[in-house]
Amino acid sequence: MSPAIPNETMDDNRRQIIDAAENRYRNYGYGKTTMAEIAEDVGMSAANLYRYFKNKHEIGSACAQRCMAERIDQLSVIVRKPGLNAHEKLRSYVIENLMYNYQNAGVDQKINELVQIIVNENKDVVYKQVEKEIGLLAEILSQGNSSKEFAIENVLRTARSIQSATIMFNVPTFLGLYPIEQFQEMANGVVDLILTGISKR
Amino acid sequence: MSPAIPNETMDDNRRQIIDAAENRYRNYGYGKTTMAEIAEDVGMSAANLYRYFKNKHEIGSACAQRCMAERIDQLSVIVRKPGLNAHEKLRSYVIENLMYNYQNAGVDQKINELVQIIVNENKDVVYKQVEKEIGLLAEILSQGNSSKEFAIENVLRTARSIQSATIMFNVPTFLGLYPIEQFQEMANGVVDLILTGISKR
DNA sequence: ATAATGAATATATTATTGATTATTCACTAT
DNA sequence: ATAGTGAATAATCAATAATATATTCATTAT
Repeated sequence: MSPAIPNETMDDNRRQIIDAAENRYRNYGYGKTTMAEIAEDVGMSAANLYRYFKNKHEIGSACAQRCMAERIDQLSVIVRKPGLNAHEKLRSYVIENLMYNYQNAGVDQKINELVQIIVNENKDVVYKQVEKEIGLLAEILSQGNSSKEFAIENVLRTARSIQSATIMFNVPTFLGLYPIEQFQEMANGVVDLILTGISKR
Repeated sequence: MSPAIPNETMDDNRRQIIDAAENRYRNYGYGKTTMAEIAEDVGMSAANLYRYFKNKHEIGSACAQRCMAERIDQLSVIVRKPGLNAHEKLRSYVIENLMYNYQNAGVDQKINELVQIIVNENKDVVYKQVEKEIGLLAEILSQGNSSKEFAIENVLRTARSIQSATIMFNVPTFLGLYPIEQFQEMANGVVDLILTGISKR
């Protein structure tokens, strides 16, 4: 039987493969990257890649998931940045997200293509990412409750709603529709709305 | 020279053509519908269609725009429905929109394909539709201001923000991601958020 | 003039083929 | 046993040929 816990070499090789793949994807895109090329970059035969990944798609998937995880890390920096109150953090979070996606949509579109492809065949990847984003939003909301800025009863439900309400600034699909300035205005408008609501007080 | 105001026959023929086209689109999709088929359905030659529309794309565009206009009409029924207060109207508006799009995304996907195609080459169609939706939302907000339910300073800006915040329930792209019940929950959550906000009062 | 057409041409779609690439497998080295 | 390979096969992609469709135009009918 195979070992319950894969050994270090296994993990290291997998990482190397993802590194090589990501580098290729960035330069030539997912579709134009061959197994043989990845194998050569990492110094093994194409056949041997299959000892580490089930197929080409799994390499792309691993790469996409790692990129998405890195993005969560970037966002969590905002969430934990000292000297910002919860209002500011929420705005920062949404705007930063927008800027990141706008950048990526233009400059670094090759990785976007990858994420798009992976996501289309594997919804679970989206679900996981969304859950993590909701987790970060929930952190901000909890902080706001602690500091008495907010008075939120159901933090998780509210975090989910905010995630839904800001989806437009989170998804590359829309980002071609308007110039960035307009998106910033829209994002700020939505944040204002979330913070204050519309009912008379 | 051609008459400044096209005569009745012109308009009637155009309408008939759009009718025939829509029927074909619904059954076979935009791509599989030929000019010859539309022409036959309406009892004329393919060549003659060009007296009424510049090209195939223009027929599709006219059809898509008519469908979108019909949808605005449906939504405006809610906005003007008596016996609902502004809170209820806003919720109704968002949920109705969601249900309509969910239906369409599944059942009647052929027309969606059409809208998608048209929209891809002509962003103006989207802009116009969005402006109309914002107009309806602004109506609801104004009613809420009159009835003292809301206290909104900038109605138009707020309407724009609500439009952005509810885009997820408005765009077929997302609607495959979750079952309808979950979307309803999400939509209600977002409406709650918009109505009450999160800042302590 | 205006409405309409059939036939001619330009454009786009689909089917076919050949070439490339992914994946498997029998086998070798450690 | 585990890591690896080259060669065989299966799946996919890209180029081309064949077909179908969109569009134009010269001409006819009203």
